[in-house]
Amino acid sequence: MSTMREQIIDTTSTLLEAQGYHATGLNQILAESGAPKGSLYYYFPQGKEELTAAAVEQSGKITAERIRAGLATFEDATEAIQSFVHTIAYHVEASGFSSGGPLMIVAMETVNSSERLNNACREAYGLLLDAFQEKLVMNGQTEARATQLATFIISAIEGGTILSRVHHSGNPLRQVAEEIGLFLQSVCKG
Amino acid sequence: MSTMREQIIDTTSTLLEAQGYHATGLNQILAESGAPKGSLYYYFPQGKEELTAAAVEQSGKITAERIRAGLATFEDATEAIQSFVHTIAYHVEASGFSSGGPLMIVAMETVNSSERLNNACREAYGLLLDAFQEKLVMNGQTEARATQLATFIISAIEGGTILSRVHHSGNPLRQVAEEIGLFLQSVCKG
DNA sequence: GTCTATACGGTGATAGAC
DNA sequence: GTCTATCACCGTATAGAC
Repeated sequence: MSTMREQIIDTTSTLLEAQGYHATGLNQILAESGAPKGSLYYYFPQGKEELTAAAVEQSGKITAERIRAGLATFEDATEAIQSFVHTIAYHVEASGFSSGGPLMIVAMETVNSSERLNNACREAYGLLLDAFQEKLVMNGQTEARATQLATFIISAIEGGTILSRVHHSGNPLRQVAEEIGLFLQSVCKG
Repeated sequence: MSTMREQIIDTTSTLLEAQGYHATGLNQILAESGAPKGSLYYYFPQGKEELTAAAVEQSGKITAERIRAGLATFEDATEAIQSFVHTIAYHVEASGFSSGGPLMIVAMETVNSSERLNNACREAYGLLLDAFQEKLVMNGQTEARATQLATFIISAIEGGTILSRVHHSGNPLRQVAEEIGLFLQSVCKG
């Protein structure tokens, strides 16, 4: 349908990812997306908050899809997840350390100031968790165990992404990938 | 010395922690610290950036100290670290999910916009890493191995903190604590 | 060292013509 | 659906009296 609406969301995602929520102005979004201010409020009557919620929601779905696709390249969950984290390390470097979509930074910036965005982020993280959890269940873990493992894995990835961005290097994420591999190996044996 | 300067830094740390860098205004810092605007620019001639750098620097030192103190309560590194992460989970809940000092959010918000703050955050993370690394070396790990393990542990904690804040629950961090415990147990055996 | 007043830019948002 | 003009507000920063 309206490609303008999607263009606005995509530009918003990119800017949020690189700058964060409060540093990203509507004017900048308008300028970079080529959209007129009039139509932004036509598509998103509730302004910045609604637009950001849409960006987070879309980002959650896309990221979950990428996780599923990435994990599908190996049958073994340990191999698949370790390899996937290495892929993230590469992408963080390739993107100039902008990395991982708007989710993490929007989540941090808005936990205490917007219930709507907090909910959007919580649901998005839920989608990511499901993607990892499924793979672990397919490899023989119980649902409950897989959920806890997925929480741990996502935590390590998010934290590793922060360190990689701060250090302007994919290495922290690569170290995380190695350790997650070791960990899953020992877990899947036992 | 000047207690006013420290008061300003402390207030800044608290606000940064809860709201982030771009959402925290100088006016708010002044109002809550009781400091006059005139004296803010007297103590921090370079304004917000300098003040934030000071807050991050102080927060790094204090947090590293807390880590050392926390890890000292158990001789065994695995027990010590697992217990410490549980403590963090408790603090995140008790603080109304404000958690962990200004470091993580300032790091995320300013990676691409301020070299000075990026450096301050990198150094602060270095201090935290040292604190974990030492404990692991004391428990028989090689320096290199301990460094990589510490990177992994910090990553998991930072990521777990995000999830705990987003979910308004200490549980994600508690799950991280459990898995880190399992992991270190298997690592320290082999 | 501290206080007040102020400058100037950018913010999100709205109104109304087209 | 789109564009322009304009709004009130808040951000950081500065100047100058005290």
